[in-house]
Amino acid sequence: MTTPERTSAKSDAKPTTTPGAKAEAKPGTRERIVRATSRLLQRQGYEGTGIKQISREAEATLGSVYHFFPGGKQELAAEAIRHGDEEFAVLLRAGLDSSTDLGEAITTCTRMLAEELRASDWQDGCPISSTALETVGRVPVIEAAVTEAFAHWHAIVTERLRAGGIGEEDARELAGTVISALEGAELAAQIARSEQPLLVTGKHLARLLASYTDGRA
Amino acid sequence: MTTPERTSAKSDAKPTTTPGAKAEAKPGTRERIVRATSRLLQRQGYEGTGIKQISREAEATLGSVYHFFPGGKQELAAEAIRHGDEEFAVLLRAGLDSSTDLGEAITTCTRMLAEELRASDWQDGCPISSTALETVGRVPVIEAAVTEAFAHWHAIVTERLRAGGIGEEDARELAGTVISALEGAELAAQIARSEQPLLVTGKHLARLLASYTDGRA
DNA sequence: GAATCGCTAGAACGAACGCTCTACTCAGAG
DNA sequence: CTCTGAGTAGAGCGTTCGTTCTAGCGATTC
Repeated sequence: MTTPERTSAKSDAKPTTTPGAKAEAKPGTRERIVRATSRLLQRQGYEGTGIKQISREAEATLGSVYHFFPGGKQELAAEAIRHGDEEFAVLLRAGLDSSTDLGEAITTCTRMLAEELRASDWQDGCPISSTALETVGRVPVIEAAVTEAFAHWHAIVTERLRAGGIGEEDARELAGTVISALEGAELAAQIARSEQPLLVTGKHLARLLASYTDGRA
Repeated sequence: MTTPERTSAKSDAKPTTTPGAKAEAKPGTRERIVRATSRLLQRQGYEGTGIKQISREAEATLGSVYHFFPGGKQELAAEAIRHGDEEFAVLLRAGLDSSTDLGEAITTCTRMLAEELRASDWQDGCPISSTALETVGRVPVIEAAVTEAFAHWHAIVTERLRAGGIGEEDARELAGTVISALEGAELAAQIARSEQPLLVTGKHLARLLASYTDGRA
């Protein structure tokens, strides 16, 4: 009775831009809304971000927001989490693939995160942690998107560690610690307004990984 | 002009209970308000927690809240952060002092955190991280309290590492990584609804610390 | 007994919240 | 031309927000 079929356009992958427009010309309304939501959630969290503020920043109207996301704020936030998921995954892959040496690959990740953080004046930390903490155990739709994001990142790191010569079981466990440490270090860096926590954590993670690869290989 | 002198009772340490009552009988209004705020901020974050909800949970009236915290929500939140700071510090000290072995001390910390988390049905993570993320760079009073809390915890861990035979510089750096990793692992555990991320991170931190103590001592 | 003071009590304010609703624009199909 | 349907536009709903305000309670002090 609640029109379960039309929860949103989801992954229709339709252009959404005015038909016939160039791919990267102007993002199209739906895309603009998702991007604005993602950035606002990252900076102000779920409860701190209003739908009207989103529509303002996205240069879309309230009507458009509810047109594309009939599920309201929760559905919109879940989609924004998926956007942030992919964003972080791209950075993670870029860093991890930057070197054949595992330690260097990890420290590159932390260096990239530190640079982004500084460039945003310590505002843009993890794109989903704030929303995740606020909604854990209370907004299932968002929780599901968050869980998937973590699993996604975990899989990326696990695969890289395996490729670096670490065994299946160890790789899975270490990947979890790597992501946790990055997450925590990013929070610490934001609070301290300093790149140091991220860079130091990178160094220690590299050392930890080395203790699994040295004497094996 | 804004009556800067009377921002609150602060650390008056007066009983606040009805005069003459036993120390632990019933916490007294101010204390009840701070405790309720701390728990609510931990679970729902800053923006997700309303002052009326706080007064309801604390079994105090709105008048009482503004009597004790004329600075409003911000001052109240800052005080609650300081409460959470001390709460976490107590657990940290208990865990770190539980063994003469550094690695065991750390894994005890993660085990304690995991137990608390499970006992609260994965609700009560770090008491300040949610609020910290929401207000970073936007609410100076709260930011200051958060910065102080991190510095406090950092000092506790640093001292323990030094006592465990790690040099000054290494101890300071490692303490930062330890706290970051705990913070991140707690978030991961909340999301996964599992003790595993915390326990695994404990194991890895112990191994990392061992790599600094072995071959030195 | 009157005055004082720390604290309780809750009605009321304007602003903002998430969301619903109707009206409108406009390109393409028949 | 009309018709259709995706998308735009924003007024307005009821609710809740943080805060202010006045009134009153009850114990202590003169």
